Amino acid sequence: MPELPEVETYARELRPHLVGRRIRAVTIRWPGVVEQAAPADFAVALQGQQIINVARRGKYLLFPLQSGATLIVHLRMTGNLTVTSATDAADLHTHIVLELDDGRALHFNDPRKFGRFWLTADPQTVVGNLGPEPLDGAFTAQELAARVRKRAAPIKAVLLDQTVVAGLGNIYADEVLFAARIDPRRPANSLEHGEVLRLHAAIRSVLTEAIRASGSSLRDYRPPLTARGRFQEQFQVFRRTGEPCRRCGAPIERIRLAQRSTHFCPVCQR
DNA sequence: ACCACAACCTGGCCGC
DNA sequence: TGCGGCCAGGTTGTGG
Repeated sequence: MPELPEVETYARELRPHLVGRRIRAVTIRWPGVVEQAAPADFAVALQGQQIINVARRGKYLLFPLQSGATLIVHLRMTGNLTVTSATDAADLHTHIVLELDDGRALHFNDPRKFGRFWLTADPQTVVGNLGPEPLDGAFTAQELAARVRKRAAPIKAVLLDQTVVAGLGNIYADEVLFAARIDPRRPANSLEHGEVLRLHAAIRSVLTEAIRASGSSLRDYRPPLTARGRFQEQFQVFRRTGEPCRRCGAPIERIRLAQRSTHFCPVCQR
């Protein structure tokens, strides 16, 4: 479900509730969530730990702990984290419960069971393959150009590759390509210099605006505190098949690309 | 290096 | 109502 803006919203909203809290107890209701470690070892290592920060890298949430280890969470398609009051019971799809020392709990909820938890001394073993953070000052148009130049695949597929740039998913890849006015089917290495500059600017502006709107709420995503993300109200192409392009009026088209639904304006995006 | 496809899972929606 | 088919914001692995 969540892409960079949604995960960033989670980090910002969870941070004030979790930093400084100690994990009093760990309940694993569906062990498939836990990667790398045996679930029992995971629970034991987590218990009693104080959370010292809530951070984000790409679409991953990172919770550095006092022990020096880091709890890492990926929500995948339908994963969800909620700070609940003590009386809130786990429901059918609550797979992990972390009881906190203030009487509340952090619930991980995921109907599709795709989301994953890691507990590791070295976060690089989990997030080490990610490409640059698109909103970091170090992510320049030159760096994007160097990465895009090496790939012959359609630019949409390349934007979805987390080792190229971290954090774009199906929504924001489509929205970014519309903003840059680039046809999603274009071979990445065919982009001209000016187009790469537009793409770089579009990645940063679309993601920044989406974070400002607390992300996009379609079906499942719901920020922990904010009622809903609002960026879906600003979609230019995503799930607007057949509706008029807001720029030129032509009907938005939908195709299948890289096994994903892809939405674009056939007139504005060349 | 790239692509197609399957797998991981469940639920919502649509048409019949 | 019920059922089959299709779709879904992600990632990983296999095989060609």
